[in-house]
Amino acid sequence: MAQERTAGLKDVAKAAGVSVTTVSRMLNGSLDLPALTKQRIENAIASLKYQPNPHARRLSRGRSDTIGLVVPDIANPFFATMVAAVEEEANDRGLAVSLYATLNRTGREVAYLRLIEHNHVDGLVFVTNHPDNGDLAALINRTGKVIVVDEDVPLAAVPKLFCDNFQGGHLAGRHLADFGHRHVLYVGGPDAMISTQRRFKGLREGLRERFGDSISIRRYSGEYTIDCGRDMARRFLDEGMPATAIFASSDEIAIGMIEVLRERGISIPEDLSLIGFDDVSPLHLFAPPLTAIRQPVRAIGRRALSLLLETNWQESKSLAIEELVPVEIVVRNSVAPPSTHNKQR
Amino acid sequence: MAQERTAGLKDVAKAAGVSVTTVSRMLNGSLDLPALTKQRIENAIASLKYQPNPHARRLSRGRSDTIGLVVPDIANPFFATMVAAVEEEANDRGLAVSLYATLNRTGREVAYLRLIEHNHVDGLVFVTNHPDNGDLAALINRTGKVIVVDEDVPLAAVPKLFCDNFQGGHLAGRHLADFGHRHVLYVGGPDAMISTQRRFKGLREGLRERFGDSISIRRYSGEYTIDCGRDMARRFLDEGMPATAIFASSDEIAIGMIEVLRERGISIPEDLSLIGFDDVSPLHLFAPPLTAIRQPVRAIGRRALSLLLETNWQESKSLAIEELVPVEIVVRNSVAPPSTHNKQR
DNA sequence: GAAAGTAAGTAAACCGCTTTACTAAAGCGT
DNA sequence: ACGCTTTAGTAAAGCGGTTTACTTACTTTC
Repeated sequence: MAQERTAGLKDVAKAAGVSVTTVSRMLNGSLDLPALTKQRIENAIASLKYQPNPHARRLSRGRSDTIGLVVPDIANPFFATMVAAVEEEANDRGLAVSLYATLNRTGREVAYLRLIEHNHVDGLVFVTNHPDNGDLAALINRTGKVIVVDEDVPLAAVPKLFCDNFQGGHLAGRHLADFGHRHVLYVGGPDAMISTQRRFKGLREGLRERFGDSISIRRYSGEYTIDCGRDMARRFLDEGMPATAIFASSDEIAIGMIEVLRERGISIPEDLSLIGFDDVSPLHLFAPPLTAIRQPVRAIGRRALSLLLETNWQESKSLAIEELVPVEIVVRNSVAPPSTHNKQR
Repeated sequence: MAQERTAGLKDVAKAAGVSVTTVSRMLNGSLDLPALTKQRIENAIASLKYQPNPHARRLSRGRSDTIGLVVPDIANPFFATMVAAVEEEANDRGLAVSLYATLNRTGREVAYLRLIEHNHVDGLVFVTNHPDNGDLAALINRTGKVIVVDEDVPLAAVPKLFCDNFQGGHLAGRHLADFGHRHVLYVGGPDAMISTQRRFKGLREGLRERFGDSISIRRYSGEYTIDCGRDMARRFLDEGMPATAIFASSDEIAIGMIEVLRERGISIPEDLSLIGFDDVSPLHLFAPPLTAIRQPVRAIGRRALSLLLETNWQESKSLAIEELVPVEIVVRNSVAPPSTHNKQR
């Protein structure tokens, strides 16, 4: 436990009988030396157990070899999975990850974005979860080196990576249509979010393709939380169950709804069909196993990092790119034909 | 996007007509100045939007105001929740968090532990998941400033923070006993881990208190994974279901077991009772809702950080402390009296 | 055998902040 | 009017690397 100050470049240089420059340059590959000298230096490094001081290096080089990862809430399984994927990819590339949770507070988002300006981190994978009034976008455009993931920050001119929300909605719509549902409730997150918008459009399209205009879609908006799911389920019941199927726009919303529906004795899928979105929770063990649109969360996380590193931040053309990752439907057992004793509309 | 080099201390000093020392010392509170000078400096800081360069500061101060968090797998909801709690607490204290996933590879664990030696991080919250042959402990003792959480590293002489595993096992045992179970299968993680050991002892104690020696406990050991849960369930079936109740030592094990048991048409709790451990997954929505011992994961995470910061790392007395956090039982619906058509033993 | 290369390094400035040790000037007590 | 304190600062040496520009000795080449 005695803090014997760790060996520095100087010590290595002395031990090897060369200058610091030589060691440093050899280590950084900007100088190649005769085998003998090289050997001496390597021996010195090994015997002194030298490891470069990261702070000094960062100060000198002006970069940190660290990327920042900003997410609303790490405990949420969706973000947790994404964090894991980003960390994994970063690790593979020799980068460290600094983790920041915003808990959806704009103040924190702003603070974390500023990290880039002082080279605290070399770039940011940024996931937000709530509408932006333009401030965030402005800051992002000013700082650069940000990848916006999962949910849009509309005016930000940086690469963006989303799952194919429209396709997801479409798959859900088609699946419900296949079972004969024309009266569907869509429970989304905040209306301003593209995920909510696009999934809705996809859903509508999916139903229309089968039934044309003889469909009715109700739309509730809220947040991507369990609480909100509960509220929406109560509202749905209070309004007399005006649909034969529900498309819940996240695992959390679905979970909250199931809780309440179950309490009230509504059985799925006999009385009501339900389809979810995300599929990162163990939905297959639920009662009933929940059919859902699955987001390839890990792939998104890994891709986010590679986008961050591979983007040419000089060329503005390459910046305003929106990349969509396809989703799939995982059919389980929560969708059945519409119940007949269900009063519609 | 134009990288106009950010203002440094020097610029502030010039603008305020004082020396860098003065500004620095004022900022660090080691000098108090007459209101007028102070004002000038503050104005300069504001108008130049000065923010200290963290790398320079870290190099100079020899610390990083960053703590490292090492966990086996971030995507696992248990660790994800812990990560969230640690991050939150760290943020409250003005510290950054560097996140490292080991995926249970010792090499990585070692690499991350070394981060401390070079002040890369000021301390480490360390969660491992597999037995240690002594190497890890040695390294931990050498580097210091590590808090071992959730699972022990036996020879490490640092503060440790676990949930009260014995108590958890005991609660489970008593609960099963209350329903009349005397023949119980315990499915743990690796035998070498204290979690597995202590939970087993608690279970045994809980059953014994009720039934004395007329009990039989089978014990399977594996890993805390879904896959292992599946395997153990198959083994249990292959062996002819030699118990009326199962105590599964993690959410993952329980999930894996449920999957297989359900496939084979075993119904819980009619045919077989099941009780889990952790309770961070949405077990209440499972079929049936799963009774489980709940770990206060967030509390553990927060406490880990406060231990890290509050420990006096000089006094070796304060180091070898093991702190236990109480757990609770969450009774749902997966335990019932033993089925009669279940062949025991 | 002189000019031009090349191999094998090196000195010193710099990154931006912290901190120790020191000074100049003003106050103030007698 | 002199020494002593206090106030209000400052110069300069780090922290531990990176990097640019340069030197010195040894080969070639013609």
